[in-house]
Amino acid sequence: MPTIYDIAKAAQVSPKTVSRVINSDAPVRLETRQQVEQAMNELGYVPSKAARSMRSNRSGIVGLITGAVSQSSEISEPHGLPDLFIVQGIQRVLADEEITLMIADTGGLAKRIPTLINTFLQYRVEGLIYVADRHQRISLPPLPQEQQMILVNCFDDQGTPAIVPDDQKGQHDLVLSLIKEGHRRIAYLCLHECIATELRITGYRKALGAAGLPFDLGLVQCGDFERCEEEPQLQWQIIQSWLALPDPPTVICCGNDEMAMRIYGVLRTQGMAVPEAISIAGYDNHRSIAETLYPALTTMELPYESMGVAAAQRLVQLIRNEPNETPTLQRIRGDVFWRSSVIARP
Amino acid sequence: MPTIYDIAKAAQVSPKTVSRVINSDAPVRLETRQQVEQAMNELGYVPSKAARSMRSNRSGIVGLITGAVSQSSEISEPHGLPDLFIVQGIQRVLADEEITLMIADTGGLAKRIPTLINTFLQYRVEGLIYVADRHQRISLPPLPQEQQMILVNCFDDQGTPAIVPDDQKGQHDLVLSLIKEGHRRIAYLCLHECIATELRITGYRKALGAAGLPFDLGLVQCGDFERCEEEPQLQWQIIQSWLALPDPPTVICCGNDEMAMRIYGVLRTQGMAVPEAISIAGYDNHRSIAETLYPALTTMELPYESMGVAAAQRLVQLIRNEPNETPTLQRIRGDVFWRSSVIARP
DNA sequence: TCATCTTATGACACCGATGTCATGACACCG
DNA sequence: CGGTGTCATGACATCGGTGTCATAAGATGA
Repeated sequence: MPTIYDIAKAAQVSPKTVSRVINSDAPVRLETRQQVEQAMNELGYVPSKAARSMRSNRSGIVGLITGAVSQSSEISEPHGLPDLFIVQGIQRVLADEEITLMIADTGGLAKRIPTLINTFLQYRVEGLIYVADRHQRISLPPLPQEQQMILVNCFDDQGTPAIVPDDQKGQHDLVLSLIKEGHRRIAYLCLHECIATELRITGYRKALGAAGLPFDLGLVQCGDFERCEEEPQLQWQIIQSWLALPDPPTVICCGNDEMAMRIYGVLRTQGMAVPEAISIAGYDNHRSIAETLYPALTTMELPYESMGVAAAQRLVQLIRNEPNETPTLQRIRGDVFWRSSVIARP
Repeated sequence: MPTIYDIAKAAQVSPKTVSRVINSDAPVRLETRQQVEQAMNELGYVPSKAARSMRSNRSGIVGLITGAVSQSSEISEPHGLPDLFIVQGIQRVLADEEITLMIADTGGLAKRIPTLINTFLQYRVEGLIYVADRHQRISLPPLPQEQQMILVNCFDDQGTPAIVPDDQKGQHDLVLSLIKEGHRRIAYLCLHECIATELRITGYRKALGAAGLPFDLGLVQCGDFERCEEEPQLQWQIIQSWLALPDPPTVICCGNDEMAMRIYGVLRTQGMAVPEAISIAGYDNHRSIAETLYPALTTMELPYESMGVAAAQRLVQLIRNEPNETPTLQRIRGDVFWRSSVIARP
């Protein structure tokens, strides 16, 4: 691979002049510039980032740590929307800023994190991003003073800037939409206990309250049985108990789109049509499910891509030392995606 | 960030001695080593990859180009198994080899590829990997002589080493499994015309031939209507025409798991039970669908992770200049995943 | 006791770019 | 005509490591 010295020799100028042509940071005579450019083309010159970043102390690299890439190979794990979409949003913003993204994967093992961070520090990354596979509280090893860092889909106690989904608002908006379409009895088949579930139940409750509807504890049940053999039976039992109520629900909100997909199967096996017999709503807007299911699934978006965009933008601000007044914990809202699994009620 | 010079000063030795401690490539007196190590810990020393790779001419980086990360944001595109799983396999192998992976994303725009390659060349990557979103023939811009490169899920005419799924063998094995379970009339609702479809139809045909069963052209239909509004109706028409045959199929093979998922919906809407009325098989082993569907879907694995592993291993061989006798085009086989959407026939 | 070898360490150049400063050729102005 | 300013270019040092060679101290052997 040729260097500026090779180019300089070929164009019969000094290396510094070649550098000036590359960076156009000082005037160069037109004729000289053309000679240099010709030499670069002929020799196929590509500048060395290593040499550059050594001199300028700016690597142009941002490091991203995630468990996403290998997470889903664990068959037993409940997998929601792949945090891949977060990476997507991040990529888009960074590409525009001409920043290169290095992605490292924990492979599900948290103990690898320090090693991965160390590798990134060796490359002198200008920023670090940690992406969690679900909304959670985390604790990362300490970093060098000046190292910029941002958390996505998680938060810590050290005041590190963090981007999380607004789960409460999300479930709230979804339930409110259902109410607007005339539903009064709304069942909620939620996920196992976790931060998202807590927030969403609060949102569900507040939406009912805002519409003047009573909160019926019996209509909220955990429908997440970790995909055990009997899951369909257990879910059907819950639904049956709801249907036996004097005032049965007209719609079931599911903890995520995968659960909604399984509920489709359970209901139909029992001869119940979706949405004619009962409406179904999901959560995540996991497109390959929500759009593909027949009928297509009404669901609340888990705004992973927007979260990625927000994270990258904020990190760029931090790197550039631009002032920003964003709170440490930044909640991102999603939209309701209205499809045909929910019908209006009179 | 401290340098070896800072460490050298603190430990009262020369920079070169610090280097020797770091690399253990020459004997250092125990006492001296301890002084140096103490200084490194106290100052929080992290070696600079930029400086290292400049001197050694080895970056320790492999670049990967994919459209995967942002592909699926295009709503209209037919999306099968995300090639993310390929990246997964690659990551795992490279992490073991202490190679850092840089991922760049075309965002679906092929014209960005030369720019991305150029960025990688600036980092002096030791190898390049191009991952396509579906099995296809491609053509990439020329690279510098010595630059190692490998194609995954695609191939070219220049003899670049390539890793592709063995689509023919895959469909062949799936159909053979169905035949073993007693099915004699096997319908195939395939994807639109593409390399994978061609190969799979060949596999389907050969499997029938091997079992002495006739190939009935009428049982092979394209069931991929690009998710237009009328897709369910059109699919139902095809299925109806099959059911009206004097000797109707007992199982339908679908072009991928997503199609199978939609067929579940179509059949059930028409009051047909899966698998009691008719069995269904998919393709891809797209777990979040195949395992989540109720009943779970029998399907042929699209061995993306294995392909990733094979690609990374082969690239490492190329980088290390190890001899290998693998053919340019390496086909990777998957397994049949037998679940409950297919029942045995007497 | 002296030549030879091994061990432990340092001086110095180099990888490929860029920042600083110097220099020579002109143009402009009073 | 001499002083000042701009343009175009080059010499040299520097970023943070590592390869090469030199060197001093101690061990070994004839």
